[in-house]
Amino acid sequence: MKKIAPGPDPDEGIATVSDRTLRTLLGYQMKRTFNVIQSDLSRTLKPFDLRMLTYTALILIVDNPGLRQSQLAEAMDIERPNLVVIVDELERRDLILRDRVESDRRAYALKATLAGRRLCEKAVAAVTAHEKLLLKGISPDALTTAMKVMQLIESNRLREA
Amino acid sequence: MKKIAPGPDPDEGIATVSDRTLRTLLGYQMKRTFNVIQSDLSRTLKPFDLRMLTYTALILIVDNPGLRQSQLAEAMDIERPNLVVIVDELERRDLILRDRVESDRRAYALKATLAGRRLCEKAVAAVTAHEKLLLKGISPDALTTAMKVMQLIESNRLREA
DNA sequence: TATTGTTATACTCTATAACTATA
DNA sequence: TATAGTTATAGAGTATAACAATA
Repeated sequence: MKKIAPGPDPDEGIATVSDRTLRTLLGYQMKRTFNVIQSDLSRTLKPFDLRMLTYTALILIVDNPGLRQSQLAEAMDIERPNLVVIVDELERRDLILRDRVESDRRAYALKATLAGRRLCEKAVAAVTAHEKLLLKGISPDALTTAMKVMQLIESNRLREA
Repeated sequence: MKKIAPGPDPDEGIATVSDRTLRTLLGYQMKRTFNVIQSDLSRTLKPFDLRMLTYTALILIVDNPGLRQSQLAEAMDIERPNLVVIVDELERRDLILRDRVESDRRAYALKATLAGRRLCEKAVAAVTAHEKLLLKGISPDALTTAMKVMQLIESNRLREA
């Protein structure tokens, strides 16, 4: 139980987050934890001039050559218009290319350049090392369970009302 | 393994998110899951004219009468300036009050009004019902483990570099 | 008609510095 | 001098409508 508020007498009573609050605020702990991961990631990626979104996009393009923008947007769970600036930035820095698809000239096949693959490897190594610290004291089993829980929540996503 | 990209021949090969990607992208699954919870929450709270932040603030004030703004900001893991508009909105709608603290006239003691407590109960009921759907198929043990993992990650937060 | 990528735009959330009034 | 709350502001992330080119 987390103590967050002093009672009427600052030196005495301490109010707490109620059990009710903890039970109902599924998003509460999740957001706090995500903030920790996000801010750690931002700091780790700063030397590479990457943010969480550009880092994620770069990894997915490196690992899935030929990916189209609409597929990448879906994989990253963001809207297509918001992906454009991310791909723009990676392309401007010559980390990826937009190749026209011959069979469908509306689409682009995204591919990482050699520079993109190299930066990706370095960034992944740095992030992996950092995450080891964040995951200290957590058993592999517990982590696996947590990942499964998150995947289940995602698969329970409600179809648009 | 998640299929996200068609190979050279759309009808044939399917690329996948590599094991490497899944291992290194701790934030990847977390963000997707958080998006699901967040967007479900937004939809659920719309009838009450609440957002995740105003909802969280309201619950914490209802459950911790006398809370000060700086404590609330810390509990919500947001900066003080960003809390001001949230508290403003709740106060404008007469869901909470800013009571001056006699012993420290710089601070406010936040308290929910009757209307605030009533709206809170209704919103919590709606959210709880929705979350039951999101958590379908997840055992209580697994959920507990997932929550513990998140708390451990949070406690491993690195001090500012 | 429908889809891919794009532009424009608006809204929310976040982060920082500087101010005021109290301590 | 330090702290609680505030203002102003800038930067990210997100969501929607509408467009051109192509299917």
